[in-house]
Amino acid sequence: MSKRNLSKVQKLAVESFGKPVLIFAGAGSGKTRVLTYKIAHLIKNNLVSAEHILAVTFTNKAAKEMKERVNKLVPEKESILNIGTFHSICARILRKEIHHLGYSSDFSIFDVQDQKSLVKVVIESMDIPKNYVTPQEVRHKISYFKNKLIHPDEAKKKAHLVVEKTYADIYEKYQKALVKNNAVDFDDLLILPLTIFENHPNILEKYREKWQYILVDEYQDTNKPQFMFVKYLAEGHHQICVVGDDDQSIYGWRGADIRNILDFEKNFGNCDVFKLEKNYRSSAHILEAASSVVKNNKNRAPKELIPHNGAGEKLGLIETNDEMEEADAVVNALEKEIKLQKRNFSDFAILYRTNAQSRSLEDAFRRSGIPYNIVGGFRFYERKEIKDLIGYLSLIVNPKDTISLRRVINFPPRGIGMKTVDKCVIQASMKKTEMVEVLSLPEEMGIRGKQAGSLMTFYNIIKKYNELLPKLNAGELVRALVEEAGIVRYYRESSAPEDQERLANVMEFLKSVDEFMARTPDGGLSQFLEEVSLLTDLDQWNDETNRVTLMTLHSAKGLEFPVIFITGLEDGLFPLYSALESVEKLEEERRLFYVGLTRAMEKVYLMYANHRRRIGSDELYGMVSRFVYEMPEDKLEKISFTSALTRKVVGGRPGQFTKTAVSRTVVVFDDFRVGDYVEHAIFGVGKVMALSGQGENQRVGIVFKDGLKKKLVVKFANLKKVESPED
DNA sequence: GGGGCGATTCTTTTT
DNA sequence: GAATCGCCCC
Repeated sequence: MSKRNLSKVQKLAVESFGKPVLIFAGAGSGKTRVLTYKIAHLIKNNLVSAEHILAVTFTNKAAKEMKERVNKLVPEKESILNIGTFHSICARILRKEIHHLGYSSDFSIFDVQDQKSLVKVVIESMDIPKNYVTPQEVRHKISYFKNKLIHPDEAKKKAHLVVEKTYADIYEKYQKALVKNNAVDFDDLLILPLTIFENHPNILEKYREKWQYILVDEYQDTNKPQFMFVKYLAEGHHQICVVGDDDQSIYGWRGADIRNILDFEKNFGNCDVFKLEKNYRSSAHILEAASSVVKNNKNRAPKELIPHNGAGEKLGLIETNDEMEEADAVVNALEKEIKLQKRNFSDFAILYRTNAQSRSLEDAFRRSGIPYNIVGGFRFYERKEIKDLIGYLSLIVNPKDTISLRRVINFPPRGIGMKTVDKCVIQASMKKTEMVEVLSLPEEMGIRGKQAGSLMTFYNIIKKYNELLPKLNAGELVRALVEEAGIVRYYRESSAPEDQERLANVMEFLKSVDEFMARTPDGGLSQFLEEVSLLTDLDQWNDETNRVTLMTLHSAKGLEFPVIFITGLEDGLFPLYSALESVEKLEEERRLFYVGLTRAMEKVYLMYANHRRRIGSDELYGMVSRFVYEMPEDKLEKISFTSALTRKVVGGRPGQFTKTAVSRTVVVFDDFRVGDYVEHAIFGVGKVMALSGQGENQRVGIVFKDGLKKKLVVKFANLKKVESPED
């Protein structure tokens, strides 16, 4: 392994051994490089053997990248390395050990939707006044308790107000219901291993033996359960290395505690501390702007980012009237970058604070024909049709999962409504059996006729596939199931237009099962379900394709792009109103802005709109974000944008408005032919009459519609191709 | 008892 | 703009 491409301090961090290691790694300072080289260093020098190393990340994407990069340094070791997210590693532990807690290893993993459904069922069983609390807020509370490691008993003790008591009561019942359903929620994935470690020291010992060196990425984002997990494992040998940047802590609302990194030495004892302060990613102007913003935070470890690259361009600041114009301005600036700097679509990321903001941007991109990719928002695996399918599969694997049962018992519609389901619930609790079991005896509940038949049919399907589980592989089973349950037929016969898309998604899902089977030939259905429930949109995101990326600032963490647009820089949106109430929240917003800025390698565009419509009602923002004023003025360059919308009206008769035909952006210079119709921002639509020169120097002779003749350099003219001038 | 359709109510960020 | 809720009709 060559360490030549490491800086001095990077090298020291890589080689430090025998003490806990804390690495403060500023944005773009080569954090992943240090981590991967460190793993390679441990292996190559026989300090720790590969199978005894555990590396933990927050996202699957980060884990995947780390695996690939370690693999390049020590090729043959990839398969025995333990690199994964907190959630996936904990899930793996639970599959092996959860029987100690009274669950079976076929447990379901409940996502946010499932949690809400379960909370709802629990509330309904509890004699709580209607609408006193919503499942939504209760779910939130429960998650809050869990992130702080507050057990139901403790929550009950601490509760003073009546509402708080109600929350705590529901929490307690919810947790019992999870056990009954043989299900865990996302938070449990992290918490239950701790419980096992606490109750079974021999198991903890086993894992300490197994993982003798622990590396944690993005340590500033760990919450209490994650911290405890790491602490339990590292205690004893203290062979631990954490990397993080307190300035990039943006998950406080999820329980992340910045003190975990600031108090590392206190928790793990005498350690080596390294500060990676040299930034290899961004140009100096961007870094200075970012630094002067984050310096306004009080709660941070003092540090600098030292630019390695040149000054670069100033940050562009663009004001627009509303969100639609903002989207046009983004497209406009992006097209200019493509033409002048010869950039690819994949060089750009458009960032925003809330997912809802993607809509207007998406519209603008679609109109201008620029290929784009949206990360986040509604996820594939959260779509109704996919959740339904997963519901069937979960129920087949884990027949105790009543949330899935409720979800699919009447899908496709077979005439089983709430009343019938209620009867089954009552019957099951009276007979003290599982809910699935009572379905086969409808007459005992006084259910006859159509309903009775439907229950039997449903029961037989679940039973049959449950028995087929060991005999069929996941792919075969799912295919047979969608046919037999009538899912495919239901969508195929539906006349609703959205159902055709749903059918396509179901097919897509089948493909993903096949892919899984190809990857893990001996993988079972429950392993597939686990993988699926821990996948996120970012993991699907493919940076190979040449598309512009649209995503939230949160999703952008850990990524880099040559050009970054940060949109919606208005007080109330970014920072959000709700963040203005406390210093901590405002500082987190500021860090989020810092994260956004430091994603950029070469150019940043900052956008704000004077008006912005919110859902339905016309709520308006108006003030420029305070963060804009926290940057030195001499790093900013105001770029004026006048809406092209009003000028896009071409052709037709005077006084009459007609639309331009669908236009497409010119990407390559030699993209024009004689006879093409083009659109110019000022001169309007014209016809190409002559061509001269090549590549960057290409010129076009154009006759515009009112007879105006112009010879233009393509590079500067900002021309758009138009299919044909419509009347 | 079930299904369909209009009214109402939310939206921060995610494993 | 979507997702849930509640009402009303079959």
